[in-house]
Amino acid sequence: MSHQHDAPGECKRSMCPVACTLDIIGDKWTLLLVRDLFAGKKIFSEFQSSPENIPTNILSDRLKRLLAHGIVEKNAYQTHPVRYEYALTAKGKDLGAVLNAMVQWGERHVPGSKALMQP
Amino acid sequence: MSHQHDAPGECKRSMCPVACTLDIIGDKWTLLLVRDLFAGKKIFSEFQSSPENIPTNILSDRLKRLLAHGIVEKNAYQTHPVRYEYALTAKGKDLGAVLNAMVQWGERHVPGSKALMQP
DNA sequence: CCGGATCCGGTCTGATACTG
DNA sequence: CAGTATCAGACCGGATCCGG
Repeated sequence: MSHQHDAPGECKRSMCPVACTLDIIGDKWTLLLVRDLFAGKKIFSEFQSSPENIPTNILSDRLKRLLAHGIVEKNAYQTHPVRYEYALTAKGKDLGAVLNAMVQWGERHVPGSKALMQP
Repeated sequence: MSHQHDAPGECKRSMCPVACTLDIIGDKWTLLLVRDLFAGKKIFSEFQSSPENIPTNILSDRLKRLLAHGIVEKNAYQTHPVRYEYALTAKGKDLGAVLNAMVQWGERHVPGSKALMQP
């Protein structure tokens, strides 16, 4: 799908850590996947079944991107046909702090949102 | 520009606080503006002069969106012609935690990013 | 079925030009 | 200076199709 190679380990827009981070996770779906991974989801269909209804092509693309950035890793849990499960790396788990900050902000400032996480 | 009314105070995709928060700040530019506001920038041209080179139409749009969500407020610092300066509300200042988490993640995991903030 | 890949219309982005 | 206008091209998201 996307042809940008987000060379993992490089800042695209500036040296600012905020900009660098946003270049990697600054979109509507990526952190939702990280949230799901923290919640124990592992496989494609589990991500797909989240209430936000991510389209399959976007899901596929975001998983690849997270892989390329070393935020998740995948391993086959079954051969023939091959099936993969995804898990957060240490780098990915460190995003828990960002997620927590968002949870707190959302719970405080967006009416009608309720706690769902325990990273 | 955009015709979506992001009804401020409502979740669009799900009840999850992460999704709610991402619906508001989940794009490449919004949090960069919040960062600039924390750094003391107040007016249009100051935001424009940040190293990421935000296009003027996007800048204009994001400021409106932040205004609509009560994250920033503007007041005229000059009449004739009217000029506005922007400032974070309490709700906006609460995003500092998200920003800090991103700074820490970026500094730790993205080579070549250096601290620039002190919210 | 499950995990995608492909196709396609519509929306949004971003470079630039322009206006008060 | 603080935006608005324009426009091509990138990207999103829905639907559909396909290999195992």
